[in-house]
Amino acid sequence: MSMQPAIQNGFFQRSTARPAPFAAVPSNALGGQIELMGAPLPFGRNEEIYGEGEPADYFYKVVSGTVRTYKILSDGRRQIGAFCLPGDVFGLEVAEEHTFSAEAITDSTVLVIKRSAITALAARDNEVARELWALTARELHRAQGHLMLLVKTAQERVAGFLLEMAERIAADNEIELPMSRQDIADHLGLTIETVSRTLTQLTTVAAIAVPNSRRIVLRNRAALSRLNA
Amino acid sequence: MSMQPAIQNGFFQRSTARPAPFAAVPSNALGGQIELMGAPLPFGRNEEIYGEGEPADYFYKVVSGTVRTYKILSDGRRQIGAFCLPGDVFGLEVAEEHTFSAEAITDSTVLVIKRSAITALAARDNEVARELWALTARELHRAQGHLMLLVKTAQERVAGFLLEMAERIAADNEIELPMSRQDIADHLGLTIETVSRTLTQLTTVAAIAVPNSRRIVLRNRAALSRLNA
DNA sequence: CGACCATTTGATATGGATCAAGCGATGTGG
DNA sequence: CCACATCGCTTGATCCATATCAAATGGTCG
Repeated sequence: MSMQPAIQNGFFQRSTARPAPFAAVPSNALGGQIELMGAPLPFGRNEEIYGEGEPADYFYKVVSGTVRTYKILSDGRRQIGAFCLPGDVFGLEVAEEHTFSAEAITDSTVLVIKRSAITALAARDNEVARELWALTARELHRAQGHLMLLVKTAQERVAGFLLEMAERIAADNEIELPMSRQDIADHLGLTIETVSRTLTQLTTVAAIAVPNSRRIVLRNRAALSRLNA
Repeated sequence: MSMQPAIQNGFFQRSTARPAPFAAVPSNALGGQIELMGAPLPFGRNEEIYGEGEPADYFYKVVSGTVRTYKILSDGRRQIGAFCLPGDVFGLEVAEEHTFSAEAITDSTVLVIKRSAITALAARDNEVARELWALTARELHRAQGHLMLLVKTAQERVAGFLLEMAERIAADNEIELPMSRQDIADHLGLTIETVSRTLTQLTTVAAIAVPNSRRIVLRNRAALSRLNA
């Protein structure tokens, strides 16, 4: 997760005659130069950023706050695909349409970047192209991990979720959750009652503490990891 | 799914001075020129192609047969991530290691392509780079669809699975399944008993017919789609 | 024919969903 | 400043879909 210094290609510079090896260069393209192309936009709590099926004309990067991507099934159930934290890129599609909807969970600032600008740049700069690929691959990897969670028991899902969030936002074993129980439930394919009961169980066995509902203290990561199967 | 004619860039030709728009060109790079780079290898039924955690030095493309990618959880449960049919590319990683294992389900022929060759080519040819991106994005899209399946009921999962397989291999509403009930169960996060019972139910309501265990006839796609939520 | 393996079917158990209160924060108006 | 409404969360009671355990059936191959 350590940040590499931004690659100092000029903004519109073409790739050089002898290109760097495609896969070997740690890159920060969308984290470096390219964000100059985007405009930071504020979104209020629960505000929609884009809807499923809308044209994917923009890519997005969270500057501050938290975003959820989700789908609504025909019977009204909601499945949250991802929680996007500062630094995360979302809405990255090859297809013409967004496959999920996106909403701000908390008041958020999101960098909005014109897709055509990126893809045009990628056509010229193989470093940018590699970065697009890497970002998509990272998202694939995350989706695969999520998929593995969804075949587990409630305890395993919640433990896995907490460990993941801890990696992403923990300050010293303490997690400040930006999302509600309902969001967690819809992410893990559980009900809020089950999420709540599971947190209580984990508290009972001293794996965690819950000083208040949005704050979780990891007291025994080994125990959580064990549950994580 | 219709095949575009292979792009006729010379094998080692660099991208031209004025590159085509990155995202707009339908491409067949890994389906066209590049497969000349790979060697077709035969794998027997249940033979391992690669293991989770092994170095991802090769990409793979199914020529004939069927491949499963999977992970084994610590308690022995197996989760099948994907069934790969002829034409499908698998093992496409940005990271250095495979995140799943892969095995031939039936006797199969698989094109094995050196990763370094592709990524080196992609560094020079933005068309190849775009194709790598597109393939990964397609895989992401598939994983997201699978993820949505896993939060549904058994009937919905099985119906969704049958519809997906029908799209991929159906000849005239009849599916010849290359995989066992156990494979299906491990793909859908169910037990073989539940898969079997669900198929029986679907037969009872005349949505499908099962002339023999490996052959499924779709008798009422509308009913299946309705179940698919 | 008989052994083996995959699949189906049957009986029972159980984890998580559902239905239904209660509880504790937070905020609002009197 | 307090009463009360609201909202998010927890806890409790019951139900149900799917897992588990067990047996029967069927198809395949020596």
